[in-house]
Amino acid sequence: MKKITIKDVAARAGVSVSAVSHVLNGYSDMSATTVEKVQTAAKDLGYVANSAARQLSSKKSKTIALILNEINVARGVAMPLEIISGVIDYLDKTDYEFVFYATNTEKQAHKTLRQFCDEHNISGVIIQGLRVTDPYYHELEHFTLPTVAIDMNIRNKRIGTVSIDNETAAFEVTERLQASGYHQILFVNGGRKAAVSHERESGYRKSVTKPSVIFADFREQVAFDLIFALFSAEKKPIYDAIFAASDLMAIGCLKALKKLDLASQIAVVGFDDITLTSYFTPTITTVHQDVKTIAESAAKDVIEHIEKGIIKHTIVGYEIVVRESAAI
Amino acid sequence: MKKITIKDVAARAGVSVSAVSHVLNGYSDMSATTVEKVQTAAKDLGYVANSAARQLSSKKSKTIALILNEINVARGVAMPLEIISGVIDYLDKTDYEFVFYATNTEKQAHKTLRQFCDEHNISGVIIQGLRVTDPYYHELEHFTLPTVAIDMNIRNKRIGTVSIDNETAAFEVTERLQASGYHQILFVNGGRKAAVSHERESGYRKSVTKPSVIFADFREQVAFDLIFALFSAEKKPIYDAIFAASDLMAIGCLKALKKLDLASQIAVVGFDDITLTSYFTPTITTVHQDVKTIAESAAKDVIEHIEKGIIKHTIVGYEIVVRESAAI
DNA sequence: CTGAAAGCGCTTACAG
DNA sequence: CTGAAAGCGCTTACAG
Repeated sequence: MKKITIKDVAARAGVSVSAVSHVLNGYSDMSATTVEKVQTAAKDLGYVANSAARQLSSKKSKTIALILNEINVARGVAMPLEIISGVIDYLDKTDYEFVFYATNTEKQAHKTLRQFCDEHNISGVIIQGLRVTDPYYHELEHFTLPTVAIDMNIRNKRIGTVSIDNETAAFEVTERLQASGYHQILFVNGGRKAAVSHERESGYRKSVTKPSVIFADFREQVAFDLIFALFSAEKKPIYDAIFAASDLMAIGCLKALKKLDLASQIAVVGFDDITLTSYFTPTITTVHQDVKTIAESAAKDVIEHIEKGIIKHTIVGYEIVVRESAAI
Repeated sequence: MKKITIKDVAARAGVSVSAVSHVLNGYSDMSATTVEKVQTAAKDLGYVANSAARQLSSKKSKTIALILNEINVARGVAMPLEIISGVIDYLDKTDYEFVFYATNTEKQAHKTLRQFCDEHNISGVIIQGLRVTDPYYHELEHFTLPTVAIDMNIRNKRIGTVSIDNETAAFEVTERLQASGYHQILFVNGGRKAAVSHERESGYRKSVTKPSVIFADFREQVAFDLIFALFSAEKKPIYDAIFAASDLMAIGCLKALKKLDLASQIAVVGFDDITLTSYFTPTITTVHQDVKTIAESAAKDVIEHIEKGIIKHTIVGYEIVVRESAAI
């Protein structure tokens, strides 16, 4: 089964290769008969242009790279998948191609972002999951290709961003906890390598007078251990509520509290609204962010950057979802 | 920031373009000094070969396409993500490129698999999630490119396959239920469009004498409704156990049973071992399949097909994980 | 409105 | 061991 090329189409239509190219790329100055002949020939043959050849010959490629860092750190967190499908769904409506690239710290050391983009003729990138210590994070500070970063803050005016307003969301959660009578709120943060952690903590700090922050590395088990140790200590902690920077850590906290039979006394709030939150017992009060919308906005924004040079900083709405773990 | 090409490397190294190409592609018949010069020049310039050009000029491309159908049907099911990272992890150790393509019934109607592969110079494909009614499913019956299908049965000797032994696993679960004293087992199947459902049901049927099968379309809510209706009917059903063909449906069943306060009396077993199973109350007894291993095997097998012409039908091990919902 | 021709950045026989 | 040249399948000025 030989691949069929533009020459085959030209031969069957009885026109030149350039005529075929013109027609298929929608140039308007073609006679109706030529258009007709080319289109039926292409259809009969099931012709599809070879993308490598098209990229090579054409100056401007039309491909957006979605670059996700460390996609499989935590089981049960489907965020990468939602980003992927959000971006794909948006790009499907355009004539941009989608390319997916999963990276990690090691790969970043082998090949720069720039190199990757040159290699694959990338015209725009959407990137997520970088920690401030990652090589690409630094590279982005001087990066010139149209780029949109999800959930990240880059010191580079030319990088677009999309995320919810993490600080305000965290502030609002903390305020509502206090309005509901909780005044000793422990903040369980992940770590400060992720921009979002920093912002969430900052929102919390803006609301309370005497902040207490501990770090659980975004891991359920670490959160469990920390909370279990804290609440089983001889000197009981004063906290009446826990606000965790991620749902998985909130689950860790709740498991510890359940084991100590304290789950009904301490309010727990998570962040992200992963699927688990509504299946866990108790169901978990959390901040819902619509990842699909975030991803689609990112796709929309890179294309706008590419085509119109507009750099956007998009804030997507969030929603506090009240469930059993905290009535706020 | 101009892209740097092979010419730039040649110029800087003071050799011809072909010499650069030879060195960078590891041809052995180059003088040590040339190799040296080329390598430092390439390194200094941060040169990476343009993949489009490479693909065009070279006969054989080295890219594997992972094609996933309907990736975002069910929240909480991270299987597509595990397949993606399994395939990527394996390919990273080879010199094959990874290309990801998410499809659905509509896209399949617009562009054939063959067209997609020609367009992108694909040398091998890994495919998952097709239903027997999908256009690509039919196309695969006469497909000639090296292909490995995950969890699918294609009537085409040339298509490799990877999956667990679904029939045996289902048989074993049913046997163990009976050995544990459950003799009225209801099988909640998804639908027969997926090969796995068919096999799982068949394993169940091999074990029981009087099979009872209902269909819940792989959906939690449908399973819930069905079970709730069944067990709240005037005439109580005789079932003492439910075996669902997917964990999500098992959860739907358990939610219905919990609502009717029957969860402790009826054993429930799921299938797949998604993350939710260990967080739900009760935790769910299920058949664990190691998706990562399945994905890696698929990658390994396509490459073996491409390079040695060997077509494999790989069976990956499964494990019955006993949790609270059924002590078997 | 249409075609011949150059060129995109590589790889690969082929000479030497 | 090394280089000149053809060619991969397209697109895009450029003539006409």
